[in-house]
Amino acid sequence: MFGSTFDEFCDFNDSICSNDSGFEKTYTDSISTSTTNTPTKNESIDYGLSLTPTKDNPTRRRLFPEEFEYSIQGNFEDIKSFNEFQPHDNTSTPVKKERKPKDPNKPKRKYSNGKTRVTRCKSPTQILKIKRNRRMKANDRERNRMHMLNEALDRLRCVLPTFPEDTKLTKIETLRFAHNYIFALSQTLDALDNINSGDPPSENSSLACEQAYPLTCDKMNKDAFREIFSLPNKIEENKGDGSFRSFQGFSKPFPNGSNFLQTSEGVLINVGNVTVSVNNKGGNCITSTTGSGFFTNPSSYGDDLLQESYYQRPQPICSSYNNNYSNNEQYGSKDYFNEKNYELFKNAFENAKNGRALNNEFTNNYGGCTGQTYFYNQRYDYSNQVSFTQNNYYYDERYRHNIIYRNQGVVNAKI
DNA sequence: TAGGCCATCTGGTCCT
DNA sequence: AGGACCAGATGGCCTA
Repeated sequence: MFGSTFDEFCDFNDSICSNDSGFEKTYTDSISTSTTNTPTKNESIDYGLSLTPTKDNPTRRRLFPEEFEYSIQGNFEDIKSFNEFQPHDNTSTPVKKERKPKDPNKPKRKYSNGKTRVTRCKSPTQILKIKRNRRMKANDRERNRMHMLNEALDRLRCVLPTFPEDTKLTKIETLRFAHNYIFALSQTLDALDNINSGDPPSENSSLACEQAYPLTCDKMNKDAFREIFSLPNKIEENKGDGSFRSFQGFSKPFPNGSNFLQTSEGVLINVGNVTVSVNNKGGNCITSTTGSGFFTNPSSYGDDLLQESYYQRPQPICSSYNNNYSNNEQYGSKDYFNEKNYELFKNAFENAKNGRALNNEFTNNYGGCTGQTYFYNQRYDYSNQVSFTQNNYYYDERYRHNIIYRNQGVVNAKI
């Protein structure tokens, strides 16, 4: 049907395609008369990589199974001709299987050089081919780049506390969640440093040791997770000079006005509507001000058997800010308790408590940048599209936390 | 049906 | 020249 070389493929393109390029379009056009470059609902092509959730598969697709490999590595020798290309390949772009062996008897092309060199004239068709080739390569690179970005996001999702199996955080939710989650843990470590050293929290850390506050624990569910970690902070104050003062992280402090409380059993750190509690005996919690939360078991439940029975308990073991959830049987049921999440939190907080790095399958090699400082309540000012300038963020020394020395061993480990 | 989310294409810019 | 990055445009799918 079509030639086996890329040039022949281009000739085919010339005959049936518009000047716009793209293998998807070309292939789609080759099998239908559709003029759109995106497969329509009835014409969709299954390349073996499900890109969108369907009715049959409501779960948001996982873009990159581990065995997924990109077929395009930059050279057109890799691109299949059409008669070689089959749907269900991992990539939507045709890939050539093997390079055509060179004929040793074929005379080499001769080029002139120096002043006598003659620039080969390119016909409009050849110019179009060249442009089309560049465009297709650029499209492949861009597609590949976005795939890698999505893969990185998927990896990030995998190390965040997960939700029920039928949901998947969107991209923006993933980033917000990760930001808040890391910050919550770094706050926990900050507090633990103070406890272990026996010193009260330093003033410039904005953590003031105050009166006792009841530990709050409850079962975590999907909505609570979203509420806690994924919703953007809406509490902002226009300072009148075009900049914004953001109260992210401290929108709902404890009654004493502080975001930190030390109790006889541990510490509580409030981060926005998230409260992280770390019990001296274990039993660490992440809770929301709505009364939802997640807890890890106290270390006194040391062996596996007791742990198992512990997180199957039908009722929450801790009181909550209010009783909206604590008296609700469903939030105490195992259906709302994900063992995997439990282990994630447990390990993260246990290691946070112990101040040591995790060394397991989730450990990554992303190191902190020594000397850099993290400002957690910075705000992007969309009004003038200038980012990371001090004028556009709420800048306050109290909220300045150097997390580098902590996260290299702990935060980076499991999160 | 509108809106959200997403993948892809595309052209521009910057850098090597 | 070519690659990386970015943002706008477009269209498909799903959900409320």
